[in-house]
Amino acid sequence: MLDIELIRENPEAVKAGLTKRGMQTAIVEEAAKLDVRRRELLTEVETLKAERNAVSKEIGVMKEKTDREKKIAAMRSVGEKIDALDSELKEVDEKLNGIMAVIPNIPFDNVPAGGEADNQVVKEWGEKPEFDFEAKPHWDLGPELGIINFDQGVRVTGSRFYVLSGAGARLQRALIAWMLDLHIRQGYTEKYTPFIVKEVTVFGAGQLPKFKDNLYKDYEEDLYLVPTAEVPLTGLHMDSILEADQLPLRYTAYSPSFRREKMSAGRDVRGIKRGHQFDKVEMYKFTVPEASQSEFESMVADAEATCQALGLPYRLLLKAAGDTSEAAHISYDIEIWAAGCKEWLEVSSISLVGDFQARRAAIRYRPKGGKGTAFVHTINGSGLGLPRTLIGVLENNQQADGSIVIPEVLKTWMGGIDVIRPEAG
RNA sequence: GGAGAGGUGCCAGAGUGGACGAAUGGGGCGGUCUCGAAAACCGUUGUGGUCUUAUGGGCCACCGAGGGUUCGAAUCCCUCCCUCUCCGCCA
Repeated sequence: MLDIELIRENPEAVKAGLTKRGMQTAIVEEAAKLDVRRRELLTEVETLKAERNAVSKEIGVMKEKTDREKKIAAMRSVGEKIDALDSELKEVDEKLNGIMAVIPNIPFDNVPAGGEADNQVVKEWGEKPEFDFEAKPHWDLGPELGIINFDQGVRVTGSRFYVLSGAGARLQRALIAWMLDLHIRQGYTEKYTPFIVKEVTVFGAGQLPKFKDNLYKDYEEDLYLVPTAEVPLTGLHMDSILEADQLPLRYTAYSPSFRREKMSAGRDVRGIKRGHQFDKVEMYKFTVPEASQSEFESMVADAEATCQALGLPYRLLLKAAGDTSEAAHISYDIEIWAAGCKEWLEVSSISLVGDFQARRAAIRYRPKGGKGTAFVHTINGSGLGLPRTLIGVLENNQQADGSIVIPEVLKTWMGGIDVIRPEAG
């Protein structure tokens, strides 16, 4: 959520941000109008309330009956006016909040304008593996090794579900454990959070209202399955005021992510690249505004280090405004090269959110030496999405006989397995 | 799931219709005292909104959440949420 004052004082900047994302700007005017109306109503209704408060106090100490009755009658009609204005105010408030909830964050100046096609590759790391045989995609490798079973996923649940088996399941678990340990060494505190959350929690992270159709919801309890650990992590400090010396808070969390993927029906249906349920290790930071840029950069480096340690060739993309998430000022994507399906796969998206989520979720802090409170800045990034990382590991480390060499860093968790062979499944 | 108790400021805890944004104690902050500290004493100490010729002030709102009654609600009524204790049941 943007600061309404920004719309009041610099609507052009807000419009420019929307334009950069390829959006219409009419809602800015609408918000500005509602804001003016809101304050008119406030002034009016608060004057009446002040009057009522003052007279009610008098009534409390009055002895004379007739006067007293007169004042009570007068206040009764003031009360009616207040009720009418209050309900109009409520309407205006709701409209304004509705609009404010869909105005995205303003992209930084260095974010390229445009959509997905305008994303800029800013860095490439590692060599794409060369094979002297035809590299197989994971949807062939997995079933052949007996470590990915698509049929069973469909049998149990439906399309876009799969089952990992034996060394495959273990490999994913190894990746999760290793990544968490890595992030702990990088200075993050591990969190285990609920995977089912309240609506306000989803709203706070900025996933609602926009992604309503992409979320799984328990209508009986009014709860949502998390689409990413970013949601519960943002929620950890909802409605609270942190002390400046507590910051920065750096968290890492493993969680499954549940997405209905209604918006990408028919896309990426093959393999495990895009499922309704996938695991992820997330990084998240709460910082003071002055530190958010450097904390953002170090998070990008932390995510890159994960790919590097696994020996996965990757490229770093600066996302264009239209492809940057609503909540973010700026985002980088990390895409790893998958040698079998021969494509770049997004395994991480790191976003500097500024105070956008903090304002929605009411996460504040007391600036040192300063007065009052201010909103914290938040930064989030995947410490890699699991299925796609798994794809990279499988496809890039395959050998002519169809076996997979386990990356060195994961061996501790693989119980002595250093090569996955068909019989290991 | 059943029965009961309760949710008030940073914490503890009072307040059952009017002078209560809220007693009292603790903590924090500032000060006096001191070579310094402790103790003691004095002062101060919430958040948000809005208005304002404004480094200050006015007003409004907030005592779990949302409604209602009333001239007036922390206080009365309704609904919901949460916590604790006991019983039952299932991981």
